[in-house]
Amino acid sequence: MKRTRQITIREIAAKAGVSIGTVDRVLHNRGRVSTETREKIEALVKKFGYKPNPLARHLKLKKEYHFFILSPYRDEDSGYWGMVFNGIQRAAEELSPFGIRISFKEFDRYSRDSFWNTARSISPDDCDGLLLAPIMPSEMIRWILELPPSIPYVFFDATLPETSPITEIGQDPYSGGFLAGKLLCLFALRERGTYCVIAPHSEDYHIKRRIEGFLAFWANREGYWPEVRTCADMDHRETREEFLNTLLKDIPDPKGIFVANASVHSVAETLNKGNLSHIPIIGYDLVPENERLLREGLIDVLISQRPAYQGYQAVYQLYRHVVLQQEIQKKIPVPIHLYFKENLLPESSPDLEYEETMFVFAD
Amino acid sequence: MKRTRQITIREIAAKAGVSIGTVDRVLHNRGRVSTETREKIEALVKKFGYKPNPLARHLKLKKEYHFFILSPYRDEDSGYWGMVFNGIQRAAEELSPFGIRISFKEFDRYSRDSFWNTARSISPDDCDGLLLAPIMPSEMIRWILELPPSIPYVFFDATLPETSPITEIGQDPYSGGFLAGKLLCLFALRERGTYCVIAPHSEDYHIKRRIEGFLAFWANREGYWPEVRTCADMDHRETREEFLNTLLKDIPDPKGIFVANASVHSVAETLNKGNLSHIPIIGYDLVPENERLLREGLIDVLISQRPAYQGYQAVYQLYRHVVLQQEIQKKIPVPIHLYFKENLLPESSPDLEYEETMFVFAD
DNA sequence: GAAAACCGCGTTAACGTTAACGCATTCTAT
DNA sequence: ATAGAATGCGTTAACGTTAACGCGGTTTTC
Repeated sequence: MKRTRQITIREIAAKAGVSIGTVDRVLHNRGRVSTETREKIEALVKKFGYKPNPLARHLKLKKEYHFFILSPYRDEDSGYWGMVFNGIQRAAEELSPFGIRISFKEFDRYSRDSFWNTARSISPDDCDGLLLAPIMPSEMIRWILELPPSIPYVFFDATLPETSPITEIGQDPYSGGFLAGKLLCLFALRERGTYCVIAPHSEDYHIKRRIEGFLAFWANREGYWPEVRTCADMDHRETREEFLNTLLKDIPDPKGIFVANASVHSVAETLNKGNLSHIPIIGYDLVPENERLLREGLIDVLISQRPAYQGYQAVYQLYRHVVLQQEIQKKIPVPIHLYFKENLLPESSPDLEYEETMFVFAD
Repeated sequence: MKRTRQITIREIAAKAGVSIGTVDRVLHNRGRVSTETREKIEALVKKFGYKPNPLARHLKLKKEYHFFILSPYRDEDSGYWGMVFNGIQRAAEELSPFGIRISFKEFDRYSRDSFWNTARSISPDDCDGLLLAPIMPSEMIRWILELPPSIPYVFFDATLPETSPITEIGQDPYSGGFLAGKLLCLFALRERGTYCVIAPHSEDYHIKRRIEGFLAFWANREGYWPEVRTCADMDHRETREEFLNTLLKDIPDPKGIFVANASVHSVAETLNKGNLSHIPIIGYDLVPENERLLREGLIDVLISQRPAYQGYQAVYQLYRHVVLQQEIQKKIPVPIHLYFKENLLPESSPDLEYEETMFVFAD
C-alpha cells in the first residue's frame, strides 16, 4: 500500500476545472455554487480523499481553540481532581503552539447550585470543546442536552448514558473490583470468612460496577461471604465511625475490606485506631492521604486510575478531533495500575507530578 | 501570568530595523550578516523568546521526517517486538499529516552479522531520528557512537550507558522484580521455602535489575530462600528441559517461580508436563503464548511492559523533539501493569491491538 | 424599466517561515 | 588595475487554506 502525498485543494480545483475559491465554497458550505459543480467537486473530494491540511488551515485561521474542563474542586475527593488537572496542564502546554487554551471551571460536587452556576458560566460561543467528568449525573445530562450540539466533549473517569461524547476515557470498573477481590483473598491467605466492600453513598455508575466486579470474584466460592455496606457519608468522622462500629458488630472478624473509592484512608485510619490494622484493606486512587497510609502499611493495595494520564488524554483527543479532524477511538482504556507499599518512590516526592515520576530507572 | 501570542520573525525584524531575510539568516546560521546586526538580533530573539512557528515552518519546508526503528525481528522474543510495532504504527498514522514517515529495520537479535547489516542499511543522510531498543548492547553502543551526532534517538524498553538519547522510555525493572517476589509470596500463601527466579542468559542490564528487585523482596525474610538460576538457552526444548530437570532435582519443592522475561510460557508448559502446575509462576509480557497459558491457569501473573504504549511514546516524543523542538522529559516511565487470568478479555481478541482494547467498559 | 438583489464563479491577500535571488559595496588576487 | 569573489543586506515566491472582494450576467422588485 503505497503512501502517497495528500491531495491539495488546488489539485482538486484543477481536476474539476474550477478555481480553488469554488472548491473552498463547497467544502465549507458557503453556497454560491451550482448544484452541478458542487456534485462534481464532492465526487472528486471523495474519490481522492481530500482532507484540508491542518497546518495550513491553522496558519491561516490563527484560531485559538478554547477548551473548558468542568470538574469538582481540585481538592475534593481527597485531591483526586487536582491530579487530573496536572495531566491537563501538561497537555495544554504541549499543545499551546497549536492554539489550544484551557480554562478550569470548578464546582462543589455536593451542591447543585454550585454546579449550575459554574456550568452556566461557560459561554457556548467561546467554547470549542469540553472535558467532563460524570459527576452529578442527572444535572450533567440535563446541561449537556441543552448545550448547542455543535460543541464536542469528552468524558474522563467514566461516562454517562444518553450523551454522545467524542470519546470516553476510563478504566474498566468491573475488572478493578474483581481484582480487588482477588488481591484481598490473597492478602488474607485465602482464609474463609466474610469479605466486606464499603460503598460510598453515590449515584456513580462505575462505583456500582466496581462492586459488581468484586462480588463476581466471590461468586461460587464455597465458604467465602462477600458483604456490601453503603456508608451515607464518608467525609464526617462521626457518621463514619458509627458506620464502621455497626459493621464490625455485625461482622466481628472480616477477612478483608475493599473500599470502592478514594476514601479508603478514612476507613484504614479508623480501623487502625481500633487495633484492627491486621485486616487486609484495598482501595482506590493514590491521593496524598492514601499514599501516606500505604507507605505506613495501613493500606495494602491501591488501584490507581492514573488521573494525570486521563487528563492528558482528554485534552489530546479533543485536540485531535477539533483541530486535526482525525478519527478518534470511541473508548480510551486506562490500565489498572496497582500500587503496593513497595513500588512507591522511597522519598517524599512532589505529589503533583507523582504519576509522572512514579517509576524510576536505577542508575 | 498572562499568556501572550508568540512573537513572529517579522516583528523581530521590525524591532531590529532589518528585513526578515536577515533575521532568518541569523536564526539558521547562514552567514552573510554583520556581527553587529547578528548580536542585535540574537538579543531580541532571546528577549522576546522567539520560537519559529512549527506549523508555518512545516508548511514551507514540506519536509518529510524519516524515522527508523531498529529492533529485533517482530516475531522474536515470543512476538514482543511485534507488539511494539503496533504502537509505532498507530503513532505514525496519527502523525502522518505532519510529515512523519517510519521505516522498520529488523535484525536477528542473536546474530551480530544480522545486526550490522541491518544497522548499516540505514543511511544517516536520510534519517531524522531513530527508535532503538537496547539489544546487543556492545554492538549497539559502537554503532551509535559512529553515527553522526546530529541524529537524535530515543530508547525504549530500557537504555544503554555511554549514550545520549533524547529520552528513555521504560519500566522500572527493579520494582517489577520486587513485585514479582511479593505476588509470588502471596500466591504461595506465604509458605516458607525456596523461591526460584529463572534468568535467561542475557547481557540485558534491566533483566539483571529485575532479579535484584526480586532478591530484595526476600532479603531479611526468615525461612525464605530465593534461588537464581541462569538458563543458557530458553528457546530450545532440550536445553530448557534439561535445565528445568536439574533445577527440580536440586530444589524438589519450589514454592514459586519467577521467569524474568517473556519466555515464561516455555517454563510453564514444561512444568505442566511434569504435573507441577500447582507451583505459582510469574513472568513478563502478554505475548500470545503467555496470554494463552495465563488464560488456562498455567501462569498466575504477567507483568506487562505495555509495548504498544512504549512504541507510541517513542515516536511521539521523537516527533516533539525533532519537529516541534519542544523540551522532552529525560525519562518516560511506563506503569507496571499486571495481568491476571481474570482481567483478560473474555473472547479471543485480535492480539494486535490487545493493549488498546484491553479494558472494556460494561454496557 | 431602472435599481437592486442575486448567482456562479475567479482573483487575491493574507497566515509565518524559508531560501533562492539580486544588488550594491568592499575585498582579494593576478 | 581590474576581474572576480565575498559581504551584507532586502525582496520575493512559494507552502495550502481561507474568506473577502469583484465582476459580469440574470432575476427580482416597485
